Amino acid sequence: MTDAPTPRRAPTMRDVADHASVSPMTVSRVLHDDPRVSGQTRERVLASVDALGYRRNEVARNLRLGHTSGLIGLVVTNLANPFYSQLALGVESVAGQNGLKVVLTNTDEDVGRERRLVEELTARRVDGMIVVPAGSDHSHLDPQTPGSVPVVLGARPPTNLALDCVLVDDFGGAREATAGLLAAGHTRVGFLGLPPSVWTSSERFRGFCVALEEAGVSLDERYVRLQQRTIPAAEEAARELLRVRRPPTALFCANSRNTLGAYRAATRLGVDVELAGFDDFELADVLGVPLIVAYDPRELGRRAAELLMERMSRTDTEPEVQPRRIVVPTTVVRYGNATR
Amino acid sequence: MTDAPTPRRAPTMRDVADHASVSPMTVSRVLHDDPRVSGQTRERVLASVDALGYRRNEVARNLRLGHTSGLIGLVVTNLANPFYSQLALGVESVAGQNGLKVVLTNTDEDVGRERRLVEELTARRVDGMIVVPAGSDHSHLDPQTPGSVPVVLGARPPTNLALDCVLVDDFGGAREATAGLLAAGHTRVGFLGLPPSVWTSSERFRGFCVALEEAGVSLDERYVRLQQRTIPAAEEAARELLRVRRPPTALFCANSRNTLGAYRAATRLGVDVELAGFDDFELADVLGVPLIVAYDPRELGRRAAELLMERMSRTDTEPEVQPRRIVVPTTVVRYGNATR
DNA sequence: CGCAAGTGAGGTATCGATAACATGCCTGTG
DNA sequence: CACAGGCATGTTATCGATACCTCACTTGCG
Repeated sequence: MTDAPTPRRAPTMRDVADHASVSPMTVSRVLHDDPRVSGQTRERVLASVDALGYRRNEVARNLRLGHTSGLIGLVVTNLANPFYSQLALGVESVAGQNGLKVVLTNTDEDVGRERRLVEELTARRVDGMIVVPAGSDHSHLDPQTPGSVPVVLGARPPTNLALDCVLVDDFGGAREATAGLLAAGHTRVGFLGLPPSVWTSSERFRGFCVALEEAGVSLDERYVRLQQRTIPAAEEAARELLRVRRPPTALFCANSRNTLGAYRAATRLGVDVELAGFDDFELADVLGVPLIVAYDPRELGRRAAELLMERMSRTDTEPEVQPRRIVVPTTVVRYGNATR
Repeated sequence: MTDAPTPRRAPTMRDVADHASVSPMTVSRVLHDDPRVSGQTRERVLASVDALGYRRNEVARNLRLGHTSGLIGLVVTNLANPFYSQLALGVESVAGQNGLKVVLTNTDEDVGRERRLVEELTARRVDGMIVVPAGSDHSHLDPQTPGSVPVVLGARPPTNLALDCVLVDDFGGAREATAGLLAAGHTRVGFLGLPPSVWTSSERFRGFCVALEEAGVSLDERYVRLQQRTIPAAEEAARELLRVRRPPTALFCANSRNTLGAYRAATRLGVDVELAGFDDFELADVLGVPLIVAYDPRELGRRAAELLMERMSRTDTEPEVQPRRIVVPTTVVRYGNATR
């Protein structure tokens, strides 16, 4: 007497219609609160909907209605990095507020994979995409391509394309923090960073160099290391810097992994070196890293999503809008030493 | 002479067919590498595909082919928590390997929101879902419901439902770490945790209590605080514990926020108290927290996704499989004090 | 009492892609 | 020279939902 053991297939509108002895059209009307349905019929249909556990198939619906999937794609390079998961969080929150869902994908910094993912998301007819591009070839993101969807770039600017993007003030933050070190009297300042082929890294390095220049301090290449992607690598690089003949008395670290590596190296070598670093992280205050360039990656995600929403709502008939570039500001935080 | 200024609408298969002067069917065949198409026609079709920038509409395709969207839903309670972003990472990696994409949603621990999200994802016909349930009412996840999709629960077990789930060994980890503190000679051990209404918290607390019992130490409620969800709250609670008349000489912290709060309180009060905590975190070694219950949230995500893949591939005709419960083990890590 | 306006519900075509079936053409062979 | 058979392509129906049009029946008013 109970239900079938395996009620697998999802009931369709036709099932409901049959069950209520009406046409599918009437079911559709009831579900749309169309006033042209009699109260009695409405009741009967709703009862059937309930009895069968019917749920409208959004896929079919969207196909029929025009091309809107209610999904936006998010393509990031490395989800393991808290920066990107925070960014995803920001995107999700704005998308959610707008009734959209986020399809999350990870490229692992692989340009080929990125290309494929963008392709697939487009084929899936997402309503828009936020992409943190892995490389500097952005040809697959060209908004001129026929079936393309609105795209906003995150954290890195477009190359040769008219795309919106949201950036961090990498240059300004690095410059200000470096200036802070110089103002404290340091003249031998080292730099730990990522390869400058990554745009953000290059900007941070540029900020560092400009700060030196403005202070009349010349850049010493022996104090520069640009290849550390992991904490252990950063620690090793910092060790090397701290063991040259006249070692730097301060280090600017271009991201949190380099900061942590430098902190470990300094702690383990028992060397007194002042640190400044890009990216805030939990416990920065406890460790007593004096200068941290802080910003909110969630804000980056939110702004990117907002920009995308705006692009998406724009109809083709409206005048073309110039691509916009939003720069999220950074704050230099001065943490006292927790141990006093 | 150049392309139209706004080449908006995505070209359809019919457009390609017209452009190549063939029927849509032929285009479909070419796209499927069907050998029954002459080389010449194939060339022509491919040229048209290229010329128009055609991309197959996956939505329409999936609708026609049967009910598989190539998407799986991920519903978590709080993406801001690194635990869940790591979990998401694990899910994404396994999904990606299986050609699936992940729709990421956040409930903010709101049961109503969770209900709605599950509903929407189902309506969207995701192929499966991984859910970290916010509350203990799981009625909306009942696999008996007609149109429901396979569900795997993450981090928390199902209530009254036959659902697969992947858990952390909360009990075992807490017990082992607490036992470690007791073995080191502590008899006054405090507990900092979350409200026991959350399953994981209650399990960790249970592990703590069992360890005490096994060591013949009686539980002192004055040493227990179960309401701290943030680092500041945890710090405050720890301060209180450390200022009672005969304060605990060791603290077991049920998650990383409590551990960090306790660490801060201890540092700032200048009190010497031994810490043990659930959840590993960056710098735990540097801080010298002696005992950390570590596990990999990504592994949790991976296992959950694997379980889901298995469920999804199961056809209705195969015999029913008992719901499975996978427990991801924890490791108690002993960090020496970094400063020696 | 007759006809127009109004009301509730069904029929058909469509979104884009595709499986199953159907058709037309060319070649080979008795 | 006619017809069987294979090969390349076109037609039709379908997935689930819905916009638009049509139709049957009721009601109102002159």
